Amino acid sequence: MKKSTTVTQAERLRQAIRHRQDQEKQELRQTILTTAAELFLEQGYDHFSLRKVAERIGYSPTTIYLYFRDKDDLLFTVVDEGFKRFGQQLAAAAVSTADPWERIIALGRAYVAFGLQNPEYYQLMFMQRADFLTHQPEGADQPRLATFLVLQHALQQAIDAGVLRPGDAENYSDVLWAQVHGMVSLAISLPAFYATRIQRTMETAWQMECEGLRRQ
Amino acid sequence: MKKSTTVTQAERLRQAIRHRQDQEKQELRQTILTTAAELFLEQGYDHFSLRKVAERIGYSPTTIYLYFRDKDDLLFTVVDEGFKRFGQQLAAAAVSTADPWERIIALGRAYVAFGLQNPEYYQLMFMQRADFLTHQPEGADQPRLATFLVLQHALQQAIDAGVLRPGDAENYSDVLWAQVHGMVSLAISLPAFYATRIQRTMETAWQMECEGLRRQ
DNA sequence: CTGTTAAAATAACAGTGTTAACTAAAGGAG
DNA sequence: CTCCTTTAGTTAACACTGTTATTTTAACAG
Repeated sequence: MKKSTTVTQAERLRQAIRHRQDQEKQELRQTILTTAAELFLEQGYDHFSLRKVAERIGYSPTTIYLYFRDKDDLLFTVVDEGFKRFGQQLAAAAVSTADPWERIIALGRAYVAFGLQNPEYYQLMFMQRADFLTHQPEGADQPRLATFLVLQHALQQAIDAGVLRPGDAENYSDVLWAQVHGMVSLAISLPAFYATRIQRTMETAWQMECEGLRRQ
Repeated sequence: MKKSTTVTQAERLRQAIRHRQDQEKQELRQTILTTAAELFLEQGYDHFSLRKVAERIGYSPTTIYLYFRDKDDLLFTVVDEGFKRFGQQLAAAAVSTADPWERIIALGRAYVAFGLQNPEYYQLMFMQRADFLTHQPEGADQPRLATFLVLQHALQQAIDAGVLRPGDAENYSDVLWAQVHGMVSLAISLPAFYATRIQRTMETAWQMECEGLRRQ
């Protein structure tokens, strides 16, 4: 009896120790991650380096390799945060209205808004390292690309509701995605595309889509 | 008399020598340039390096600095070739038909075709180093961005001809440019956008533009 | 033949990502 | 408490990168 309780005590201690150690590991990992994100947002993709991250957190450069496979792994984990936020904002837009057509417009606006408000993330996700798009994160079951299926779903709903002309939702989705992605990436790249101009572009694009997609 | 002729002879020789030297300089510059383009197309932006170029042409790395200011300068000069070809193909599409509406469609097709046929160049010009877009080349009088004014001109012509609804050509141009740029860059980035899918996307997009822009 | 000029090469610097080997400290077992 | 094992972290090193200052080399000019 006594022996079995002491054994469980020892086991509990062991477990508690492991728990604390794991927590500490997770904490340092998180510190690396947030510092990396900070540095990336500050200095951009080209001037982002592991050694700078290491210096800022006060560890040797090689320590990072105890928590991330390599630079790409760290960077991808950083950008994963961007994907999450993007997905949340799109999802929020999708439920913001019950009207199928309004939902599509809301999604488009949310897409462009994210791109313009997080240009560094957007650039990394879609322009500099577009391979991240197809790269599936470790734990998750679905590839990052699935984030953008909300648009396709919204289009399917609109088709089913008879709001849009009959057609392939994926096909419609591709067209709209290309439209918003094009607007965002041009706006990010070209200073000429200042706020009011991109705004006008959006309005005209929505109107065109309206004419081209909506059932008359 | 005699003295003056000998003087002119010497001057001629001097000039001839300078001419040959200049030619040799230009030749080596061209060799660097073509080798750089070759290596860039082979290995891509990330694995492109001055030292590899130097090794391939059999000169020391620092020699390149006698012909180009720095890596960016070389790379930009390489990409300039891409801009020229792009401009030519767009110009060719613009004169391929007399019909204003057909011209717009032809420009769109030419744009996408260039992007899909020269993905490395397109990626460098618009995705990895979009700053090149606004960067004006040394000798030229107009910035590289002017390459894409042909689309705006075509739209203005179509508006003037009464083929399109009255509106701002720049605004229309922005929408169409974003559409084709979005299609190309998504197609380049995502293996999922295989040839037939991008083809379908284009057709639907043209149709939408047709409905949205054309005068009914 | 000598002095000048320009091209090219060497050496070096300050960075980069990454790997192998080593140190030090903490946990577990006797 | 001591010995052993594990492991987090560091140091040293490698193979690169772009770039600058210095030095060699060779061709031309007088």
